[in-house]
Amino acid sequence: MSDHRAKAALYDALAESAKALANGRRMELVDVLAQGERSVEELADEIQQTTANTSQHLQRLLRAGMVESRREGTRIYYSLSSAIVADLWRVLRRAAQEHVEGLEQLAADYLGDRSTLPTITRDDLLARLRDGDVVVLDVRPEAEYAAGHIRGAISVPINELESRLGTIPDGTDVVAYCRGPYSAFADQAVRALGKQGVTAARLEDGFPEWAEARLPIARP
Amino acid sequence: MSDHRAKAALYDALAESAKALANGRRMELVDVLAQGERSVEELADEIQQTTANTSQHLQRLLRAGMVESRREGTRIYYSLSSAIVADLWRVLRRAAQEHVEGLEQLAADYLGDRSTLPTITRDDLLARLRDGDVVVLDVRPEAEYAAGHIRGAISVPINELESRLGTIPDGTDVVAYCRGPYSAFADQAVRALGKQGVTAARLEDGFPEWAEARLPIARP
DNA sequence: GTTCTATTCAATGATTTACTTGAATAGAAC
DNA sequence: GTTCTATTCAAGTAAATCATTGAATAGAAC
Repeated sequence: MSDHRAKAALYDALAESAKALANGRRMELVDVLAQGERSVEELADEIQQTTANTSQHLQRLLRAGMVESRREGTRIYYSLSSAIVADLWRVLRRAAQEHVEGLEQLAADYLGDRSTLPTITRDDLLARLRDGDVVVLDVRPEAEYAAGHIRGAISVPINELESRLGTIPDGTDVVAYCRGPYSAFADQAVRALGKQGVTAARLEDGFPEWAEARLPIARP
Repeated sequence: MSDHRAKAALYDALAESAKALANGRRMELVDVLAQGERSVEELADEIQQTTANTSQHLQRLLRAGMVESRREGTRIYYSLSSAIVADLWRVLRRAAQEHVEGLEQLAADYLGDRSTLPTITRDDLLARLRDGDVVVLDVRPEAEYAAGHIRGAISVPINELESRLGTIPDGTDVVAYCRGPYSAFADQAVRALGKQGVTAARLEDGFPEWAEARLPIARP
């Protein structure tokens, strides 16, 4: 093989990692899988696509080594194959945030105006957890809480929030978190809590980032 | 805009960063640009493509915000727009290394068998630089050395190595480095030096990684 | 065995991408 | 002004990608 053909082949292979994530639907899949394993049907529902299409995207990720699968009876569960994939997703997100123009507007279209939404950093939340003067709500679906959550957080899936508003004691400060900076659950929760007069803030990113930073978590 | 359409649009935009790098030629471009700015013609020569094609790839990177350009007379120089892009390239490389199957073989096809090639880590080189018992050769093209290099390294572009073999004092240990783990210059240098009986090793990665780790460098 | 369910496979068409070619442009040198 | 050079633009083609559809498969329940 000639030298420049060999070089091209090598860099083509390196580009495969990027190609695997070079699609909006697969980005969504990785975002969800960063919370824990999921079946094809659940994932299809998350990204609002047919199972056939979702299956094909998953197989693309599988071929690139980004995810693994295991069969359990009739279901097949997919999960990220390593922490590097979550890293990659994080760095891509940061690059897009920095460099893709129009991203902020698109984020606002989906998530609403965040400028008025109280936000708290990981470090601040950590300090307040140590002081014990804050209630932390994990507003992701229950299965994701079960797969791992911020230590001390309680599970209040976003669609149960309304019915459980009463259980939040008066006068406590609340912090809500979900999957990550582009996930809408925590935003919804903070807005809903705010309307009820509860002092609430959104953790600026989600559980995967908290875990990656080696802050205190609880896992099964 | 309906909720799931807005979500899809947001994640499509996030995927743009990945798409920008989802091509072997653009990966090569980023690898070269991580060493410093270059004109279109130089870049075209590096990646063995026509200038028209190279220009188009560069404009794809430009649209994604990954690179910047400036005009100087009749030439246009491109450069990475931020350290995040170099980060992204690094993480992508690591993901590919971990997960893309067949990559090792392709690397061997291009770079030759590295298993017999003495290699040294950044930390080891740092220690030896402090002890002062090693000669460090920057075997990249001179312009890249000029744009920044490991402090204490001397510039010996790979195509001048042969003619300058004599200037290396007997009995000294040599470490050669170049652009990064998938760049061939340092390998060539170490092999050539080895044949001449010089004790030589390849730094496991290149100047950008050394600089990113905040190890001692010299810049103009 | 049949039926049911979750997933994959295979074929199709619309869209995007990559490279090529040759023409257009912008600045420098004359 | 003309000529030269580096780059971009525009048009065309082959290939890859993506969503859709309906059929095939693999295991569970009966």
